[in-house]
Amino acid sequence: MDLQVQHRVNEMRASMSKLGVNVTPRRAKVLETLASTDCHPTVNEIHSEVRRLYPSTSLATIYNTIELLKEAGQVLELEFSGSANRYDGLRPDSHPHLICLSCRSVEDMDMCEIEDVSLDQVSHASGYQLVRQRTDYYGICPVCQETGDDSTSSVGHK
Amino acid sequence: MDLQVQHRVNEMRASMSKLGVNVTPRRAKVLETLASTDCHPTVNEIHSEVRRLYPSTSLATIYNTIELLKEAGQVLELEFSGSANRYDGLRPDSHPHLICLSCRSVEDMDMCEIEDVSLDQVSHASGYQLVRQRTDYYGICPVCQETGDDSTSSVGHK
DNA sequence: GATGGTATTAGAACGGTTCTAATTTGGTGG
DNA sequence: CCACCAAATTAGAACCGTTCTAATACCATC
Repeated sequence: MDLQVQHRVNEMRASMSKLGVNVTPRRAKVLETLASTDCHPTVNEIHSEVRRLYPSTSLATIYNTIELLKEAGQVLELEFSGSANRYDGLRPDSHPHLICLSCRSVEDMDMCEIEDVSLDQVSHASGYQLVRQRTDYYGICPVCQETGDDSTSSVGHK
Repeated sequence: MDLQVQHRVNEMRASMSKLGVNVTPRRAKVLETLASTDCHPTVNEIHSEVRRLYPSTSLATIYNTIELLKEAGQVLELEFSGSANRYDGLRPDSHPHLICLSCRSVEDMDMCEIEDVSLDQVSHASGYQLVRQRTDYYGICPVCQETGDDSTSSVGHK
């Protein structure tokens, strides 16, 4: 396993242990899967990956482990109503994403030139006790632009 | 009907007509419902409202009308995976929201002092052809803070 | 009054998530 | 080595919002 991945997995383990959560082999494999990709996998994708090592693993175990990871603040859940949720185990803090409407890819948006509005700022101005934020940019990714593969143009019309 | 509401409904009607969509009485009532509230209603809430006037109205009609409104760019859909989607018919353009984790209220976040990052800016920097964005701030609203009503503290623990 | 196209309905189907009850596992004390 | 207990895991049912489907109702036009 890559050193970076190993390091991230150790962080996650530590957080879970601090909560008194037992990191079983299956759970460890979930952590490793999350720490090994920046593709923001779905529960099903994680399930498939874990099954390669432990073929009898049920979906419930994945949902369970993710729930525990959320409680430990070690995974960011990106909810979608029309498709499966996506998970970011590399950067569990709130950060913006770019979402392709054609291929459904999700990637982190990291651009130094763009300054994020701080939670504190908005908390103060609104009177809310804010705990997290979510920012998504929706469009067509460079790859799908090239292939002219735009599934959105045929969606929603009878 | 309030003049403001009337005006907004007319805008929506015009957009739909331009698409060749027939604005039937039931559909009109959906528009009016959306134009009459800033509470970001769910499909069920709209359904209940429309039923007060047309008791036989089915859910499908609401979903249908909203689909047409989306095509006309006259409603903003806020998707949630864990609960029903919310709709904003007053301001169909992308704009940030404040979401209360306790009472599930959704309100527009309008603060002049906070400058939104422009789509163009991000499009240019990322190479995506962006069409919309979504920004949500999650926390506890002022009302729920007062009542100490924080349902999140009892969520997700066995 | 017949015709044809659109609107509407009720309910089935669907997909992702959550729940439930039964079973398995792994450690501890006897 | 075994009995016991708690935690982990499993399979599948339940759930819920949304979408789909096929049948029916409506309405303008002739």
